[in-house]
This record gives sequence, C-alpha cells and structure tokens, in this order.
Amino acid sequence: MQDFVNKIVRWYKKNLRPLPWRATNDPYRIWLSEVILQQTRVEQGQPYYEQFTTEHPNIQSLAEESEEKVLRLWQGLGYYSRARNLHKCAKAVVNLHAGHFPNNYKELIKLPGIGPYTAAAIASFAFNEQIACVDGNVYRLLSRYFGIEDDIASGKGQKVFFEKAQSLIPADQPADFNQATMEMGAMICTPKKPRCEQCPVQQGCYAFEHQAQGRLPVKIKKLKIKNRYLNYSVFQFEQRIIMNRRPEKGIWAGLYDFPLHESKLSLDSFEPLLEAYPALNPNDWLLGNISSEYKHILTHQKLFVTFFSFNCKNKAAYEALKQALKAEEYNLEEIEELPKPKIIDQFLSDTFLQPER
DNA sequence: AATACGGGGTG
DNA sequence: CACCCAGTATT
Repeated sequence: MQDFVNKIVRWYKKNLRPLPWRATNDPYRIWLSEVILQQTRVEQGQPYYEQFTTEHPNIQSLAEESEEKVLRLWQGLGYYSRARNLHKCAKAVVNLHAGHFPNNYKELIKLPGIGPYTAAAIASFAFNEQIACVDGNVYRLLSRYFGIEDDIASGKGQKVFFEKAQSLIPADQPADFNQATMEMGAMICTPKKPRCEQCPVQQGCYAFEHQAQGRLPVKIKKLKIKNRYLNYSVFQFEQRIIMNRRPEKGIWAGLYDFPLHESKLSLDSFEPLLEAYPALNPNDWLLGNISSEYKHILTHQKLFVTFFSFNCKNKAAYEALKQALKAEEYNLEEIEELPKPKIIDQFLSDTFLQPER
C-alpha cells in the first residue's frame, strides 16, 4: 500500500490548489480555516476566511471581540454554533493556554468546536503530528479504492475508516498525506462523475475495477424533511423596527429576527397574527404589505416564510407592544450591524434597498 | 445511535 | 429533487 500513499502524495504536490491557509503554519489560521470549512465548500468559505483574518490577524484579537460581532462576521455561512464555539475556543486558548494552541491532538480535541477531524487537521498541519484526518473526502477515496463497504455514518464505519487512514499515514510527511487524501477526494474522487481518467491510483482501485463508484461510499441515512410555516411580523414606527435576539439553542441561535409566529399552513391574512399578539391593538396600527412567500431550503426542513408589515400610528402603542414582546427596536443602520439569518437579510434587502437604475 | 444544525452547489 | 460539502454537539 506504500504505492498508493506515494502516488497520491506525489499527485498532491503537483496538483494542489494554492489556498491561502496552505501558505501558513500558523495554528490560528489553520484552525480558522478548518472550522469555516466544516460542511462548507472551499469556494463558499474562502471569502469568510479572508474577512476573519483581515479583521482578526491573531487569536487575541478574535478573543477580545464580542460574540455578536463574531456572529455578524459569520452571517450567511450557516451552522452558527461554529461561530459561537469559535469565539469560545479563542477565549479558552487565550485564557487557559496563554494564547497558544496546544500542539497535539489529545489536547486540541478538548477545545470547543474542535472534534476528531479538526483536531487531526490542526495537529498534523501545524505541528506535524502523525494523525489521520478523516472527512467526507477521505471516506469517499478510501471506500472506493479499498472497496470498504461499511456505512460511513455508523460508529463502526468511522472506526474502520480512521484505522485504515491511520495505518497509511507516513511518519515523515503526515501533513502532505492528509492534504493529499482530502484534495484527491475534492478534485478527483468526487461524489458524482469522479475523474477516474485523471486519477493517479486508478490502477488498483476497487471501485474503478468493479464500476462501483456510484455505490461507494455506503451511507445509510434517513432524513425526514419537515415543512414549516414561519410568519414574521415587521412592526415599524418611524423607521424603527422591532427585532429580538433568538434563544441560545435551536436554529439561528443568537441571531436576530422579527417576532415570529409559526402556523400549520401558509397564512394569507393578518387575522391569526392579531390573535397571536394580544398586546396588538388594531386601532393603533396600519396593516401594510404581506410579502410573497419565501421558500428557504435547509438540510432538514423546508421553510415557507411570509413577512407581514405593520405600521404604528402612535409611539405609546409601539412602546407597549415592544415591552409585551420583550423585544428591542432598531433603525436600519443598527439592523445592518446585527447578525441575522439569511432569510431575514434577504427580506430586508428586498424591502428597504432601492434597486439601482 | 440518532438528531439538530445553514446555506449553497451539482447533476 | 437527491445528494453532499475540509463536522460537532447534544440527546
């Protein structure tokens, strides 16, 4: 199997993409890139990496930032617990490790937001530890090449793949090996239409020989997608809008949105909202526009989102509602600075930005 | 062992 | 539409 290792490492050194986080040994930048790239494609994550490293060139800077600002920088990337853990981790490294990342897998994995993959990536890339990275790319490459049929989602499968990768990783160049397996999975051994004609290890590949590329890796998953109907109320008074910070748990934790009323089916009138908000006296409000329904597809739910605009006639009524909702009011300039879910940001752009002409 | 957690690209 | 992306934390 030494042949397999040599061939993919040689291929990597010749074909690697010159990504910015490959040009550094700084564990801070390696960590940042790895967290950004969790479940995220390189092209989507790269602009965020540039933003973060520009605004926060080192971990002290990031640790001193507010969580809200970190979330705002993360806005649009998704899986926001990554941003919250990123911030927690930065503080932990500064406060518990004098601003220096631990230099080994065992300690790295104790930090928030750093799991088996990320710990192995930092340990090997920054500190040259001989520990295998196993991500989606590696599952694919190894299962196809070696004909491993274990379900990659199962505990046993994860163990089998890690041990296979760990048995292959060379002591003299662990980082290049890890980069090579992942880059191969990303560029050659792709999920669909793998580029077998360009593959340096086509010879010896189980899946190529048996035309099993479409079947491997085996991944058994049952994802039930639920439809949800979200109705947002945009309560406005003289250029100020009521918003609130979402709870610490659940979807969009810590981000800001409007008062939310969920329904079983799409709403097309204000009435259910008038019932939902007893503090809302219809005499004090002008019922405005009902937006068209936004469809927002997430991994395990499909959201149908409608925005209902209310304009308040007097300040007292506005204050009363705000208080009843335990929310705050913001003008557009302030809203710009708040971290918001994509769908909220989209609505705001559609509604309050004048199209150029 | 299963589920929750975003947003976007591919075929 | 189905699948999946340089996964992790919680249940």
